Amino acid sequence: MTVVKKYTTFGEHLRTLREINGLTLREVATSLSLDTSLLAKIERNERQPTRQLIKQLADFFKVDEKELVDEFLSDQIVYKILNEEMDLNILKVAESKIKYLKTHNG
Amino acid sequence: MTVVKKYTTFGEHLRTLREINGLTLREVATSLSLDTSLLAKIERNERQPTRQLIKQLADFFKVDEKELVDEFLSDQIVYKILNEEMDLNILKVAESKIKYLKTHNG
DNA sequence: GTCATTTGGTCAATTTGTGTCCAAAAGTAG
DNA sequence: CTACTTTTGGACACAAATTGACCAAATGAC
Repeated sequence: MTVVKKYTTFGEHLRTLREINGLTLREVATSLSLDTSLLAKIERNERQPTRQLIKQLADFFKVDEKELVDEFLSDQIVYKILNEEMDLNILKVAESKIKYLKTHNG
Repeated sequence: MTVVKKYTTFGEHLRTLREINGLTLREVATSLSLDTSLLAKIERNERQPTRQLIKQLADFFKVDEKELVDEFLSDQIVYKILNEEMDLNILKVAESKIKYLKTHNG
């Protein structure tokens, strides 16, 4: 377990990484050949990074790729639940279904 | 708690409801003024029902709307997790984030 | 065989999301 | 205040995904 502030979004984490390294949006964006404005939006969770970009970001900031991917993925679930105003218990139901599917199919 | 086969998808549940009532796709589809083929796809989880349609279906089969909606929503989560090949533990992380967000913001 | 039911492919139309561009806002220092 | 940099945010064209309708093929019942 690395020591990372918990309960943060992918974008916030990205911003923290950038600030820790004392870099500007433009600097990071240029290094990865992407639009400064796009990177800003990703940090604000207004655009979704591609898997490829997450990998590049992990390499750039020298952090574990899987950790970053997992943070991104858990955000996806969070947004889905908040957007559709689901009960939290739906997660339990989903979990049961998945366990069931995993043991009974592939 | 009503007695419903657990670990079923929304579509399978819908099919079961229809069969219990001894109805054909065409009969149900016509009653709700929708394409037979579309209803078939919904039963096979190849098309997503709208919230409005879920309500109509609940009314038609005289089942609890929320129960049907919840089943639909949990499927959504399940598909997302299976499609993106997420670890199951991502659900735990997501749950923590949501609880945190709910107590610290809205 | 006939007839009804179910499945599955195609397609146009809509909806949703992406990345780029540019300008406005906010921040920093002289 | 000015000059400069960084960050934000709107607008847009483009791409990708989803939808519902239509129709034909497959399956099932008899």
